[in-house]
Amino acid sequence: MVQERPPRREPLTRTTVLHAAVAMADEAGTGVPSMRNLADRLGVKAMALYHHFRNKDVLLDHMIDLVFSEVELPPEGVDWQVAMRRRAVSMRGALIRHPWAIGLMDSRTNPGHATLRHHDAVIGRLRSEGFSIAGAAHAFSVLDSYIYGFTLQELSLPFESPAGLEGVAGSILEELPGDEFPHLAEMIVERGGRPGYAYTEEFDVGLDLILDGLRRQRESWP
Amino acid sequence: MVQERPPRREPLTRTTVLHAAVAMADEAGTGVPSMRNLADRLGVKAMALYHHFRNKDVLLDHMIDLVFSEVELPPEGVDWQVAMRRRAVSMRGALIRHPWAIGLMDSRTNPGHATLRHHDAVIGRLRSEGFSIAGAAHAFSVLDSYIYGFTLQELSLPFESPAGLEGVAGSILEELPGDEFPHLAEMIVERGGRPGYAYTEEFDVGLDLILDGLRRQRESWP
DNA sequence: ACCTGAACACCGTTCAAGT
DNA sequence: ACCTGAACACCGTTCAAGT
Repeated sequence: MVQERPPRREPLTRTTVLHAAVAMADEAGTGVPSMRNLADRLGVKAMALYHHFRNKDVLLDHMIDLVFSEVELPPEGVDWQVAMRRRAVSMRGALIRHPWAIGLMDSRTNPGHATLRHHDAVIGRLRSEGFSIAGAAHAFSVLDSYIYGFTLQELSLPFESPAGLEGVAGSILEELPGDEFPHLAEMIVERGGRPGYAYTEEFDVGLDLILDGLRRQRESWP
Repeated sequence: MVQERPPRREPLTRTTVLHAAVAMADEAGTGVPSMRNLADRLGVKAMALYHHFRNKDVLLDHMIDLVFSEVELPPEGVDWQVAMRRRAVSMRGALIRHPWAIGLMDSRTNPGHATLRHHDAVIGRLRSEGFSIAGAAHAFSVLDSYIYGFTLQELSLPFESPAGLEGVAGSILEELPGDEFPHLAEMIVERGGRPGYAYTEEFDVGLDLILDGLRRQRESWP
């Protein structure tokens, strides 16, 4: 009795695998899928994936690069501070849409093409606006540090960020020896229960402070 | 024939387990040990650990709290900007000494005692220097975002931070289509090969910019 | 009170083999 | 060219049992 062949899928491609991996990670909200679960979703055995990516680490490299490919480059035809703000807001958006990405950042070692183009565009725009090489390096460093750090805290909701105190206001206040941490308690009470977009407000405050500082210092860097 | 008893260790305590976990994580440089490897190191089977920590997640919570316990609180008797700088430098130091910690930040949900005391002290100091509640929240948010983000980039050496370009100057320049990313190439050439303490310099530049911005804005926040 | 053996349901990855 | 079976060396965690 001849066994009928299972319906033959389209053969996998790098791109199919990559997009499925990103989609699964986004859905899970936190953490990247296992090779075995990813394979299941693609109707294939885990080992098939190794035909397209040498190992999981290079898959992760490509996932990160895909996140960077979604970030808006500094737009032309507007003031440089506006351009930098737009880039920063877009970057935060991408990191929030793909909450698994920021945790991977500190273990990636091979920047992809979209990542390089992104960096090149930001540096290029700063240089064309009168920032020296050192100045552009400083500006890039402080902006990206702020964006990554803010998002890192935003994603670890319950606390960690004053803007996020609402989330745990209740539960923390209960356990908190109110008189041991009076300033924390006060801040939770005063700023608790604010609407969710408080994060965006808070992000803008710091971003404006930094952009203003960069404007002041721009000429001072050799 | 009576089997001789194996030499009986001191019984484990929460503290022994916790310190061994941190030590192993520090040595590994990256990533936290598995429960099984941690148990081996303590001369015990993995399941014994669950007698002291309900699961790995609460062990991780305590490890993070231990990192915070090493961070200097804003010192008394100095200008507030100096105090904030000392706290920031100390925080970066702790995160660099325990490079596994920053990657855990975005998945922790239960701040420990040392963490709460740290936050309370920072907020308290800002309040006593004339920052309003909103102002203290803004200051805390922008400072911690910067510290975390800078360290995150510093720990993902090869690139990601302009200050870290040296690390890969060579290898990247080779593969890089030099004319596709001219500004990146220029920055790598000009700033490549700088000594390792360049990170500390870079950290200070951004920190000063932010502290100066906070001084200017202090009165403006309701 | 403190620890363990055995088991369960997972991982990433290799290698030789199948179509 | 593309995929798989079987295997290896791992994970975290449970449960009932041992001393």
